[in-house]
Amino acid sequence: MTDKSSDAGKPIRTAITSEDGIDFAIIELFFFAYRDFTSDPDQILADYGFGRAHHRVLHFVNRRPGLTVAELLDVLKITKQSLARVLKQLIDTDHVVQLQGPRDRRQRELYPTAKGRALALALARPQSRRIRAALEDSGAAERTLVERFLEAMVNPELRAQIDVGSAKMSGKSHGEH
Amino acid sequence: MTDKSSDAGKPIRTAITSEDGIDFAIIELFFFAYRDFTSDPDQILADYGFGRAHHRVLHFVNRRPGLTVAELLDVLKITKQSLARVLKQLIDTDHVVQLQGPRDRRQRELYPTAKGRALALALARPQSRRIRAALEDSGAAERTLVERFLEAMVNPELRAQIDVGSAKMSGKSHGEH
DNA sequence: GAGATTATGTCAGTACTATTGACGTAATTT
DNA sequence: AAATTACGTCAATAGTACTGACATAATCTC
Repeated sequence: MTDKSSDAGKPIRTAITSEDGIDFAIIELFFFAYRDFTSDPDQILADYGFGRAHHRVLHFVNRRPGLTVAELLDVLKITKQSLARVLKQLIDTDHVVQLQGPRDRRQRELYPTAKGRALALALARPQSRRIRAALEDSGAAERTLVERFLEAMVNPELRAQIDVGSAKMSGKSHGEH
Repeated sequence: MTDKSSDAGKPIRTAITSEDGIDFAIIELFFFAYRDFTSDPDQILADYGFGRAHHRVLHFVNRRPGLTVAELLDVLKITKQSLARVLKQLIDTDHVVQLQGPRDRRQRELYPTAKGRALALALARPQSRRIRAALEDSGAAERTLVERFLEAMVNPELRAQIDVGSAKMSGKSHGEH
């Protein structure tokens, strides 16, 4: 700002760079990578009249069968009103079933059906293929490094919910790290 | 339960695993990581009445000052109708200015103002901090590995648009397609 | 047992981002 | 002169999210 008041609306012609110590490279790569990563299942979902929200629900119901509605809301960090529409559609189309909780009959445990399991796999397949391709020349060490990086990008409070190892959340002590 | 025809809607009680050769660990980590990564700027954007779309436009206008509307549409992969509202708001609030293209007067070159530059930096700061924290114990080699992984996750056709290195896209040496 | 709390469902209204399709205008190309 | 291109805009629709309010049944607490 060499001028005082007149350059408020002046165009800046120089590109922003890593000057300010900001990691634009990874910020941008993350955007492109995630966009393309989600575009694969989006194609399939369109055939069912589903969207990404359905994918996420289906994913977690398959990863943690028997989780309750409240647990699902907590994992997804959305409101029950947002979940309602999506979950209802998945139930109506026989991808997910609800069972009354055995201990607490107010709870609804969510389980995939064979149909829901199959769709979850179909949606995950191209994503997994993409990951495999991206890691194709890499060994186990590189893979672990990518996993650690992604995990470290998650808010610390939420890391407990994730379990890279075995997808079992039923209160097991699976100490991988 | 062990019926054949009637178990179409039966609950599957076992968790999906990496059995089928599907990389659920990274699929899930990518979801959580990206969600939290975008949540940082979302907080700031809310103060301006902006959303993520504004962030993306602001980001690329700062990264490639002088890019045209068509180029921006191509990078973002959205329609001009989607861009219109967002871009108009950024222009109306003096974050972005349009200049008539020097060679082709139909074109509108987009530039950030000082205000737009400042906001772009403010939005990128927490994201960059998060990345730095995630890589804190890592060296340059690990950083490069993460960059390579993310780049490999992007659709090959689009990798040309990205430039990890220096963020300079100023040379309009691009073939027009 | 009465009352409070919890788990879930649902209705209504709103916001943001995206889409397709159509049409208009000015500038450039053929 | 005609066609094409770059951009802008109007209208309608979809998908995902939000807040707030209210209902019901089950469980917990005193």
